[in-house]
Amino acid sequence: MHVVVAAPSSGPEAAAAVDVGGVAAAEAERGARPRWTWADTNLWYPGLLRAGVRVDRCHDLRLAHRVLRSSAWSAASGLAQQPAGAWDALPPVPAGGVVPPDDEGGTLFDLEPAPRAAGPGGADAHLDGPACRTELAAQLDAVATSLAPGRLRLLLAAESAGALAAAEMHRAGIPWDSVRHDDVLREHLGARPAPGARPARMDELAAQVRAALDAPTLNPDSLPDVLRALRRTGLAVTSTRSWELRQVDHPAIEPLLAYKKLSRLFSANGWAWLDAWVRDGRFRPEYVVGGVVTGRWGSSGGGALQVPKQVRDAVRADPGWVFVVADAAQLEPRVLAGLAHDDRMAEAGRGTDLYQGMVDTGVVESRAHAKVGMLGAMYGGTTGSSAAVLPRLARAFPASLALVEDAARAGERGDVVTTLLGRTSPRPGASWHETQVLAQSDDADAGAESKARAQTRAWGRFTRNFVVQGTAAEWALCWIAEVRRRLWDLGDADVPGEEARVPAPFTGRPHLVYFLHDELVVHTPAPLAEAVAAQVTEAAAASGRLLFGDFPVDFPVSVGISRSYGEAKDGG
DNA sequence: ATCCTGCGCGCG
DNA sequence: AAAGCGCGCGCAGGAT
Repeated sequence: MHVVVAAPSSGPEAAAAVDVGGVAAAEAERGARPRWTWADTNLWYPGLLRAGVRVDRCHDLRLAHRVLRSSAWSAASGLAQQPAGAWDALPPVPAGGVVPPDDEGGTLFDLEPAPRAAGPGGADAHLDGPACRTELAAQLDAVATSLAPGRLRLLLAAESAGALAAAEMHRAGIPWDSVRHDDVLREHLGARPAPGARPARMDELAAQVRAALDAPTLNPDSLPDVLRALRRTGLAVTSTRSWELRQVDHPAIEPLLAYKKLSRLFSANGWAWLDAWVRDGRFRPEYVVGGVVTGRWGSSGGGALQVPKQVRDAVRADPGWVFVVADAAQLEPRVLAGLAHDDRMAEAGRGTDLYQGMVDTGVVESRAHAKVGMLGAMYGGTTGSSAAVLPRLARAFPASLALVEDAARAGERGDVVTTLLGRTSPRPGASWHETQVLAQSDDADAGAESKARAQTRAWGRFTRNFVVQGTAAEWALCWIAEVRRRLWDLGDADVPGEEARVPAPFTGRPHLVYFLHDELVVHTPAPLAEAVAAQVTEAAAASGRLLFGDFPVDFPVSVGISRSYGEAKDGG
């Protein structure tokens, strides 16, 4: 059951003296299955991982607090009714935890929540054992008295499992080949320039742009500068967005687009990035669990969730190891089918390609139409070819389309919407309501009205998407939790003749190294790759059953195995 | 000097 | 084919 951890403070001393042996023993005890309950996973788990200890389950009070405070299903609970307090304002703890000053020190970590004096005026008194117990009791009550205890319990378990996985991925890091990355950069940009200078190839392109626009002092990095120069030569552009520039026929455009592309690579993932983020052959992203309103993860530092395709070839497995890259196929429309209990859409997704299934059943003429149409339905698109196929989709899949329409209407009224497991959208802010009121007053001009209308629709698009993206995030959390457990159960494998570069507790074991909304990457000893691929696939099906029970919607995954991430992803 | 905002683009 | 959702980041330029 819950083992409440006395978390005495968020200072370095908290992590210094973890009773590693006690935790390891409790984890190993047959049938014990402790659920470590702590204020913040990042406060405790990094220290345990550094000591080589993996835990199976936890309850992250901070994350659970956030969910339960805002869920419409637990709105009547004491937890939700009380004014904002210490748990609403916990300082962020970095993914690597807090580094202990040294090894000596007493045992601050107890299996029994020892009452601990926080010291006179201790700012972190709210984090001590008794406070954790009080908070846990309030959370369990909020769940038990909620409109759907089973679903909320699953959400909290999944969120906490995600926190464990995120800490583990940070610990393991993404294997990164700096030499290969440098090759990619030199391929595109030429030699590394001196500090502060631009690569020669970018300089050449800049010169071409200046010549073509007859603007010798043009700074290609300055948007106003570029826009002015383009308009001066008579081009009817309103911005410098690539897709708009591509419509235009002028000799300056090609070098300008090429410059922008290289500039992006150079500044976002160039040599400076490599120096800053890759150490000892690993990129260690900091994941922010629940960092997105919809429940998706965010990241901070290094742009972990935006690794461009260009440099993915630098992601290289250790010698004797490979990546298993798994991608959930058309996750969001499948989730929508499950949410809406839409038998016909589930039927279309019975194979491995839901969009192709829509073509095969005669709903739309091409896969591209199916895709753009569904994206439009889920995002609230109103123009172009997306809007053109919408009526056909509405006729074929009335249940799914009605679900997203209802979510949009709720948002337009200023109401909240809720995902399958209970995560609830935020309410629009005060200025949103002000604009609505203003537009309804007698002296409202046309401008105020159209502004209010645009804002109304925008919030409707947000809630429309929230139910789908948010439930997809829940599916993904369950998937991760399943994969994490199954990988551990696979055990380890000898990788002959190679020095272990994978840190404890994952030495010799397949482990997660990357997660991106509907895709995950496992780094595994090569001999276990096929077993990992099978588990990842089965875990996706298991996640579907956790969320949608007997409703027959499939969640196929495409799996690739390779030593290079880029190749595993598009090679197969 | 430092903070903030808008833009554009990378990812899903 | 080209606009609708969610993000993080770097840069330029204005505000402080």
